Order: sequence, then structure tokens, then C-alpha cells
Amino acid sequence: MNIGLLLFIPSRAVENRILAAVVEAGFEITQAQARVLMRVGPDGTRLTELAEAAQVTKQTAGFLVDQLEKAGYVERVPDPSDGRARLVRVTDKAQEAVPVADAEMARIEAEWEQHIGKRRMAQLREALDMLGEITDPYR
Amino acid sequence: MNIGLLLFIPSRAVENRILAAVVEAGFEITQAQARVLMRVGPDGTRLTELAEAAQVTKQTAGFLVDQLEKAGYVERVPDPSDGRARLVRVTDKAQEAVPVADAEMARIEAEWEQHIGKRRMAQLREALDMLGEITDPYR
DNA sequence: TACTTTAATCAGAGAATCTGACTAGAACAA
DNA sequence: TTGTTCTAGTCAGATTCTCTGATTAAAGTA
Repeated sequence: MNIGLLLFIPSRAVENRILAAVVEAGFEITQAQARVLMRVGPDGTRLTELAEAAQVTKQTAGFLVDQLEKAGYVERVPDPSDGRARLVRVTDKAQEAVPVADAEMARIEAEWEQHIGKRRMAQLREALDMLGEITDPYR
Repeated sequence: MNIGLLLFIPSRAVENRILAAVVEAGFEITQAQARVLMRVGPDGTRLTELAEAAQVTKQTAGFLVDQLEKAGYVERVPDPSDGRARLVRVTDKAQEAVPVADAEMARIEAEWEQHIGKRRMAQLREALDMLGEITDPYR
């Protein structure tokens, strides 16, 4: 079986479950919004960087950040180092979703480790981490 | 780093590259269409099955199959075993894209193997294959 | 200062996706 | 056999996501 599909399936499973857990906990957010939100750094991130990291156009990133802002999950503040730019920052409200997502992720990892074993899980992570070096356009 | 994202990044890299190669070769097809097309079995597959495998609604699958049909990549034939159902089958035209996709996939795998080594590549494949058992709703 | 590049937004359109309602055939129970 | 229920697929309508192209304002540069 094609390794692209082999990667895609568990990748989507993770996305679906984490999103479901976060939504279940009362946070109204979509997958596309989450993908952008996930990339916002601790000190704020520029729209252009978010777009690049999430591999969408600036317009798309802007559209999603607008919604996240309206929902109160991010705020835009001026970038002191560049008058053209603004930094997108996550709000306290969004921070509250982090433990929910982390808990679900931990559950998933535990299930996976249960199924494939601790050794394979470590190997998987190592291989993926290395692949990120050549496949992550942001890294 | 989150294993969901770690899976997502190379998964998308594969999708992007294979789609680009296929489009480059003159096949006009989108990512969403390709995801459905990829799931059509050798003897034809029902719309409902395609929808389930690709994890979209029947309506969405139908919408995409309509487009694939218009473009000549699939055809719908009556299902002899069920008067309500029809089987979606890939046409010869679509079959011609297979070697193009395979060649690009082979290139990607070679690059990856070059970067992470043969052993890790085999371990990766093994781990992913096992994960499919618990994360692929279609399997 | 004038030119070029960059960060972000505006405007408009197209693609992908969904929910809800419907039709026709199949399966099943009385 | 005859209803009743279930299943495969479609129709209608709306929303969400995404893109291309053009514009504005600030920064960098010759």
C-alpha cells in the first residue's frame, strides 16, 4: 500500500479525534481554523508566516484568522519591529483548549503504543521527525 | 512535536508531489477528486463505499464522481447484484495516470530512503501498516 | 528622493463540503 | 403477499475553504 495513504490515514485520525475532543469540551472551532491556530507561536506569529507554515495563501490564512479573532481565540497586535505587520497571538481562551487537546493526544498515543508496542512507536516518531527535515517547508 | 502533525506533513508532501506529477503529465484532476479516484477498486466500487473510504458524505462523493465522470476518468455502470446501486469504475484514460503516479511515488520513496536509511524506512512502513489496522475506518 | 519589495487587506470567484429531504429498489416480518 | 423498514443514490440549498488578482501602506535600497 502507498505510503502516502499510509501516512494520511492515521494523520487524519489524530486530527479528527483531537478536534472532536476540543469541540466536545465546548470550543467552537473547525479543522481549518485549528490548523492555523496550531502554528501560532508563544510570542505571536505574523500572518505571512502562518500562511507559509500551514501551506495556504495569505488570503486564506487571513480569512481563518478573522474567524478565530471573532471567536476570541486569537488577537492581532501591532508588530513593534515592522509597521506593516501585525502579530497574531493566542488568547487565554484558546490556551484553555490546550490541555484538552493534549489529553486526547496522550490517549491516542497510549492506544497506538498498546497496539504496535513501545519500540515501534519510538521508531515511528524518529523516522517521522527525520522526514520532517526534508518535507516540512517551514522547518 | 505532536505526532499528528508529524504524520500530516509528509503525508501532504506525498499528495502534493504526486498530484503535481500527474497534472504535469496532462491529467486535469484535483486533490479531492484524486482522493476518491484512488479508492475505486479493480472491479468497480459503489458510491457509498467510496464515500466511506474517503470519509466524506455520499453527496460529496457523488459530486466528485460526477466531475471525474465528466472528465472521462470514471464511468458508472449498473450493479448487477442490486438495482438501486451503480458501480463506479476507472476508465482506461485514468489507468494511464497510474504509471505516472507510481513513478513519482518511487522517486519520493528513494529520496526518503536516502535521507533516513533503508532500515528506518522499513520500520516506518511496518508501524504505519499496523496503525492502519486501528485507524482506517474502511479496513 | 524615487524605485522595489514586503505585509496585509479587499474584491470576487470557484471548489469542496455539509444538512435535510426525496425516490426507487431491496429486505424482511406478519 | 403486503406492508414496513432499510439502503443506494440523487436533488436542493447553504456554508466553508481556498484561490487569483488588485490595492494600500510601510520598509528597504540605489
